[in-house]
Amino acid sequence: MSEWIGQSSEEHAEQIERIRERMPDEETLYDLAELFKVFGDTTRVRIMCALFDEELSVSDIADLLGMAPSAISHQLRLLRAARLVRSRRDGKNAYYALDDDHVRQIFDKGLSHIEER
Amino acid sequence: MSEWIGQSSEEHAEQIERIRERMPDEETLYDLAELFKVFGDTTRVRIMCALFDEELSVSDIADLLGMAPSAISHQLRLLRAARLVRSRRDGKNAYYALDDDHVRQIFDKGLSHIEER
DNA sequence: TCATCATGTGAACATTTATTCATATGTTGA
DNA sequence: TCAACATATGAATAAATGTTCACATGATGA
Repeated sequence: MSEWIGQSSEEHAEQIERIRERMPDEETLYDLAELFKVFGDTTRVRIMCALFDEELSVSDIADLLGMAPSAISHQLRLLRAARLVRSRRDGKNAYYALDDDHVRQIFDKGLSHIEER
Repeated sequence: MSEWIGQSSEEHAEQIERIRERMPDEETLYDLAELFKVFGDTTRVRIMCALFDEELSVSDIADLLGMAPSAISHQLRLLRAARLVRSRRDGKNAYYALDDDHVRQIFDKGLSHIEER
């Protein structure tokens, strides 16, 4: 049980208790981790980046990334489940686009971090 | 090769080429995915959340999360490698804190997304 | 110096996960 | 209806990853 300099054992226990109280509930933390897990894959990052400004079909994305359409489709399913992309069918093609602006915002913050220093 | 309504094959090829040109380089996309991978684990999310407002020792965090100090230490190493937390040694204890404000910003954007709807 | 406590680390194990392959579904034009 | 194409999906395989365990390292106070 570590203590701060000049902090009694009771004060420390109270500090820990305060932190415990202000932590979001487990479900929220789980959902948050699940969301970031979706961002944590190179293929999905590349897909989201391709969709940054315009909608694209599955085969467009597959060509762009040099990957099998099947692999892209699997990943798009995960992105859609996380509500990061939405899809629209037009004839034989399915067009995907970013679902809301959060993706772009999270991307920007992530870029700021890795570009720092 | 899918096409937009009213878009010729050449126009479509040019569109794809424009996207390819404005995509960040592979290294950046890889680093971005690696960064979000660190956010994509419940334990690490809980750790970052605990450190949101104040620094804590390894055993504080272990107590708070009800986990083995060893497990926490392993995860803190990943967080530090990603420059998301920094550490300070004080006697027997090692105190960890968020390294910069990006963590909080990315957290907030993630929360906005999952809380929507 | 030695015992004790806090933290760090390497190996092993179990679980998760991304891609591939084969195949199914759905759509168009003939 | 049938052939051709785009997309979706299930199973299998290989790779990545989180936790545990045992132990090492580092720091304190006696």
